[in-house]
Amino acid sequence: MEKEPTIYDIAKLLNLSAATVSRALNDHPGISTQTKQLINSKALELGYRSNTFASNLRRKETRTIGVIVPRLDSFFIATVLAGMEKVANESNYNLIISQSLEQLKKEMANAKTMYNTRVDGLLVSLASDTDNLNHFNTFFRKNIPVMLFDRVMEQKNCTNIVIDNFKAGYEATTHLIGQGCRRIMHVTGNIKRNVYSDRLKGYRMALLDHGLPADEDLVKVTNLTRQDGLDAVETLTQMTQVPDGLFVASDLCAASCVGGLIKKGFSIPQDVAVVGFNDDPVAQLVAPNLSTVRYPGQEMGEIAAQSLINHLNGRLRISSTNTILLNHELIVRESSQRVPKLIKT
Amino acid sequence: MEKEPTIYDIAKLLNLSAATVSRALNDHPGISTQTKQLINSKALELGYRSNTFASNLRRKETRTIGVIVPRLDSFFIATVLAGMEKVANESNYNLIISQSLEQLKKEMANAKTMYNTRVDGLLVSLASDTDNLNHFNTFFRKNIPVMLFDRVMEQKNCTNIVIDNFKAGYEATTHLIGQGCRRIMHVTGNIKRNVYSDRLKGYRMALLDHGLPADEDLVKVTNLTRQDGLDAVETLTQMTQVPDGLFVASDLCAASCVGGLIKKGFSIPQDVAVVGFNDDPVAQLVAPNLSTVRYPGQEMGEIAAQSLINHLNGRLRISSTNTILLNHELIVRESSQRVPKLIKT
DNA sequence: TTGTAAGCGTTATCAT
DNA sequence: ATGATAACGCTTACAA
Repeated sequence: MEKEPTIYDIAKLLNLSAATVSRALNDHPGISTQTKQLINSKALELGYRSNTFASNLRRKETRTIGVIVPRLDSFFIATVLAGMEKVANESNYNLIISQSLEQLKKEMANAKTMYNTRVDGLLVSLASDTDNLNHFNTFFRKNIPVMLFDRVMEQKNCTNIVIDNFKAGYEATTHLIGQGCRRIMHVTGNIKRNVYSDRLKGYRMALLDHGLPADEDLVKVTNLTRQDGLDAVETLTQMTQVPDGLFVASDLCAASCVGGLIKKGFSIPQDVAVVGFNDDPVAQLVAPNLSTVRYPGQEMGEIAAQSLINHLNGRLRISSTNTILLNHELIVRESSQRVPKLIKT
Repeated sequence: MEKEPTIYDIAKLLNLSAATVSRALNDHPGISTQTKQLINSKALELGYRSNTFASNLRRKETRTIGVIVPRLDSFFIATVLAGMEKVANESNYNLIISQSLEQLKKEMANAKTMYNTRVDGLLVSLASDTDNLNHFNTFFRKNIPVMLFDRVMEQKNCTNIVIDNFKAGYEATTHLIGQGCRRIMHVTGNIKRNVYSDRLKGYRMALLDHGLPADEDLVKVTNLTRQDGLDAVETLTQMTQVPDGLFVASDLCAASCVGGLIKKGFSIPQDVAVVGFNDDPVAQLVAPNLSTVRYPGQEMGEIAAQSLINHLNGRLRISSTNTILLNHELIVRESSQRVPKLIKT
């Protein structure tokens, strides 16, 4: 390992002080353009790279953002991370990513690691069984910003970045009702999480508003896996009054339901109209194409990262925007469209 | 921001030297168990956390691994990252992840950032148009280990972690031939990349070995998007001699092909038997279920990270294992199974 | 516009 | 078994 050149080396070679070199490299206004050029070219020549540790040690900031997600192997999460990475990169921040695997315990461990790594801020989507934010107290105490996205929890210390899951659930259900469904089943995830409980509330409110009974047997709380989808179909088909609509809180699971229903001889959307959630790529790959709620993952990631960075730069007071609400969109495709669409000419 | 306690604070409070405290916290053998306990409990009491920058500055290592991937919003990549994250976390390494968006230019920029961040090592899956590794020369020169996974390039400086794409392509094609296919189309990605060129070679070799003609019109190089799948179907159906087999180098695209074919009235696998690649979740969500090649993403991530960490710890000489080959597995499902499987009793 | 010098928190080396 | 001290490379008052 050859020796790394430092600002002292550059300084010595140019008969300048290290301070001047440091300033020049940081584009400090009070350094003449001439010496700046001189220093920059010499730096290039030596293959100089700034030592982040020395710099961080001195500055007491890390330019690193911690991200904790429930899992990495989900398309939605990947999209969010892509957005975060893009923004962070543009602003010269690094991302440190870890997954909680849906467990509070692991989430606590991750938070601790992030704390010790001294991240400048934290972006978190909560594990499915997290029911308090005490493990972020160390951050709150030090005023290190923590922002929650997608799976959030109301808390005065945190900015939340979400879509209006209640409204989305309401719209999806209302759409099914509009297609003539009178008995709509809802398959969802752990209702500790806002994303699921809010969609459920929206579903219930829609039923209520349209004078449909709220049969509790029609609500199935699961882990939204492929198997859960097949199980839900089993439940559905064995009901005395078979549902004619199905609202599933995730596309992967919804796709699985569609497969199961078709295998059992149901036709979709005639017998059962189905709406999923997320607009996962799978929605357009299954037949019939899945109606769903589009969920701007990339944008959510970008906004989360940008908000955090703005906050770190003091450009935005966190308290002024405690919740950022992104738009969603109901996408009606074949799986729920009983009246054929008009064909464009 | 309250002041962070340092080893000096602990030292002063216990009437010890900072050196002793440092050693105790690092579990140095030459410190009495008694003082170690004393120091540890005091550290806990003060909420002390080690300052990584000071430590890194002194030690000249970062315990950070850089990862460059073509894109984050792919299920396969997400799986790989999950594996890497797991291993890195267990060994107290941090991951810094960035995406090249399939562009050499962005990959170069990422490499530069990683270099300036002084990552201890690099894990890279190449962008689709990368045709040389010159942008990693800075790493090679400093003997910073660079490992390539999945999309690799032969190079004496790098360890490669791959599956046998040639064999996988050969097996997939041979399977189709075994199902009676005589005219097999192959839809693949940029053949600059080993993953695609090797699968193509395997495809060709299989045709050759079974005495089938290698019609170049049957090979379609695309970006493997959903649209590319539909386009491929268009090409296929307009051929004078319509193919009876289809081998697609990615499940997402394959699923799209299946959808397109069915829409055009083909039955699968009777008219066209289809095999995809990757065992993406979509493979089991489309009807008919997609035959595919299982590709151990999580495992690949774990092995890549572990190998790199082993190398960094001097536990493994990089030159001794220049290529790590992981197992793959042809999964036969409905989309290519013409003879019905025997039913287990 | 540039220089001087102190200090960020650790760890390694040499002493004791 | 513990202590004193000098780096590590950078930034930033303060001075010139």
